[in-house]
Amino acid sequence: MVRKRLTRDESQAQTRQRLLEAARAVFARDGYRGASVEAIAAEAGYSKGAVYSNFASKEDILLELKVAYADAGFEELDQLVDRLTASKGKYEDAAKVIRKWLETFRANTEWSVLAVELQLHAHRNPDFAARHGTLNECHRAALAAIFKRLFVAFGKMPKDCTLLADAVIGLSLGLTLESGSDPADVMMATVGSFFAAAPDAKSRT
Amino acid sequence: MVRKRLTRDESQAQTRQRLLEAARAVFARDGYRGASVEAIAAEAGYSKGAVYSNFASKEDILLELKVAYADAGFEELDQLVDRLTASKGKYEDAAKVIRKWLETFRANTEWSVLAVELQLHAHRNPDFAARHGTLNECHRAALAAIFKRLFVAFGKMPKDCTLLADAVIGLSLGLTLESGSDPADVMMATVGSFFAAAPDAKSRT
Amino acid sequence: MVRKRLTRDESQAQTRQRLLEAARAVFARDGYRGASVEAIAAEAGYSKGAVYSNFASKEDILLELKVAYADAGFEELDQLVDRLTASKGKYEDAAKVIRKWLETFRANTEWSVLAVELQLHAHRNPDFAARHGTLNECHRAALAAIFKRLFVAFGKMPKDCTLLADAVIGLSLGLTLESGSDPADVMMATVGSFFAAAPDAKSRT
Amino acid sequence: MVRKRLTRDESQAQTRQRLLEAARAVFARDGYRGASVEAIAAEAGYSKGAVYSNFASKEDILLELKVAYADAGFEELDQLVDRLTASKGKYEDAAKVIRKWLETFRANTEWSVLAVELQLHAHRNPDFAARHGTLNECHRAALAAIFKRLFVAFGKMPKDCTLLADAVIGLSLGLTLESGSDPADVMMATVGSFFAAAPDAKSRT
DNA sequence: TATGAATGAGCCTTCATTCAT
DNA sequence: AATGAATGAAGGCTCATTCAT
Repeated sequence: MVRKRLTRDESQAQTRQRLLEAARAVFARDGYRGASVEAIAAEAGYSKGAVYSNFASKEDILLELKVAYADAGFEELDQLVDRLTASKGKYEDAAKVIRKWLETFRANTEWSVLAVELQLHAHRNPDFAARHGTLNECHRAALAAIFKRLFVAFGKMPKDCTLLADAVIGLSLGLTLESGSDPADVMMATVGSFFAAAPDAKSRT
Repeated sequence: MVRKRLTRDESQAQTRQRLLEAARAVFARDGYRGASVEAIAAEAGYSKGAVYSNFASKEDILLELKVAYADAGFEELDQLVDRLTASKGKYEDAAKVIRKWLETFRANTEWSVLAVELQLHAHRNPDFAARHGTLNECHRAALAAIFKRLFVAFGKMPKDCTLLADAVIGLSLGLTLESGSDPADVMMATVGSFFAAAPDAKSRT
Repeated sequence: MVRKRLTRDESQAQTRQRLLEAARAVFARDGYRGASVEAIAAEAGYSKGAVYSNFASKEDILLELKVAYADAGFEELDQLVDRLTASKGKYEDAAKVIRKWLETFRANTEWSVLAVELQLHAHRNPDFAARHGTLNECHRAALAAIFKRLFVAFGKMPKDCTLLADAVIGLSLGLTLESGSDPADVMMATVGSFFAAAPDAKSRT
Repeated sequence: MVRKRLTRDESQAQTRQRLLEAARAVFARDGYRGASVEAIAAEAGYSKGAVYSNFASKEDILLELKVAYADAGFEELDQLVDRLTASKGKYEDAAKVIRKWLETFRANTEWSVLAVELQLHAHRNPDFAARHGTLNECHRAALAAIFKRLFVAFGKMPKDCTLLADAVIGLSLGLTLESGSDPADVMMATVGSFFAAAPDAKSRT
């Protein structure tokens, strides 16, 4: 194992990555406003200056996190549903698998709180919102498509899953702040209800 | 028209009330951290000093708002459902009425964002959360009971509406931050699905 | 002698005055950029916050100083010239009196350096310059008028003393930075030369 | 056209030169304190590192500029006056020529503002001033000599032109900050007045 | 009670300088 | 020689809070 073998670019990339990780943690812990650049730098083991060598501003860090967050997770769900679609089983079995994914996905509470923080900031800063507005749209559409695929595979003929997608996204944000039942329970119950309430496909005979 | 008819206590109560209204608006607009005591006072037409004559600290204002928030709104829904229960109609008609209430309830966006702010603050300040933890519990239970009553009145036999209550509360928070479909649509679709998915009561024949 | 008998307004006015004095000293000593708000506050015996309770920004302090500076000194010169005009003497005697005034006027080096600092800042910040642009014009015109009156009183018929006024103002700024002869000598020599070079009035007989 | 014909030393000298030019521009534009090493490097098309490879510190650059500034301009004036002295003309004609030189000399505003910056810095940093104090003395003496030569050539017998030299240097600095008449007008009027006021040489007959 | 001047800690950002590459 | 990442010390400004009026 050799040390100090990083090129300059690699080294900077590492610093950047560490800062992002730290920022995620600190933003989640203290909120966007409550998080100080100092704290972020310290959490990453650097000095304040290092942050400004890597990001234009505190808000810029949040933006980067947004992008990173956007790329996270949905890929997996997509593939998961692919597999579930192929395997001929009952919806209940599929639900269990999805639930497991959900738990894993939400295991890292940081990301969830960060998502709230992100939305809150966007809600108050149109400029910020504008800079990445389409990302949310994509997620929404993707999630709706996934649900539709899932429902169809299990014998349903849903008209449109956009409302379900919205509900799930909304719950994902809202339940992070709630202290009631297990978020996974609530979300699965919601998805299950939409499934049950959706019209059957075969009845067309 | 007579002036100066307020006693000392009344006058102070008025000041306090005005400050709370202002705080609600400013917290919702700028967030807890982003809201300055100065801004709150100004919004109410007073100076900073008035705030500190009525509240111990900035956090104390938030606390008061939490209490005020707790008392808001559910009373009405309860009575509404009472009436709907009495009138023999279809669920779809009842849904329309509820939807209308929902729209009114959420019309004041300020309360919604404030609720997020409130939960966020509680999420990070256990002390704050502890002092009012039970309030959420009450709401949750009350809402669950309301839904159960509603469902039963329209021929369903739901086991437990706690998950639905959680979903609705979660959506109420989460959809405030989302920019997808109309929140009322999403929430009504969710309630409707839970309703549709709930087992019928008549099957006892 | 009673202490603490100041009303609130008086007290604030005092603070403001002390801060301005301090700012004048610090700006002159360290330059506008080099002067920190902290240093100004400390020099006045207050905290940073006190500065911002009295001025909107660091630049605002400079602006106030500009105004104060504008009011300083010229009144006196005007009256002085009035007296000189009345007393029938030779120009050389008048020159001695003026020179004395000049020395007093420039005795406080701080004001001189501050004037340079002021002009320099205005030179680079059109906004700042615009906010008080007319002040310089007034001074210039006033000074030109004074010189004209003086020259006429001593038997000259100068066409226009604007150039002399400009020269004196320019020298006032420039000599502050120079380390050559005594500024008063240079300025008096300049005024004297303009006087000598001005056409006589009596030649009309 | 051949490239890469520069030796190491030449290349470095070129970098140094470019940096100095850039520094002159940036110091003039933003002031010594306001100029960042980064900005200077960028203006020259290099990175910060290049600056520190060529200069010990930011102040060192200013020092170098001082030296460069010292060498500029007076040579030319000296020669110009030589020629004017030889040509038998009237003072007025000579004045026109000198004025032209003056305009050219001051055309590059950068140098003028830089001179103010330089003097200001020296005024506050005795060390800096000490290291080059004599330079100003030389200039002053040289300029006085030039004026004397000029006046004598046009029939005057001035006692000492040091005060005029001081006035011109002072005006050169001060008028840069002023926004009144054309600096050249003011300076020529001053020189002209000193000329007119100087005693004639021929009266000795 | 309400005012608002003053405090002082803390925040975001800039920048001269260093140093490994 | 030149680069630019990282440092660390300021600096301008904000703001919750205190307190004399």
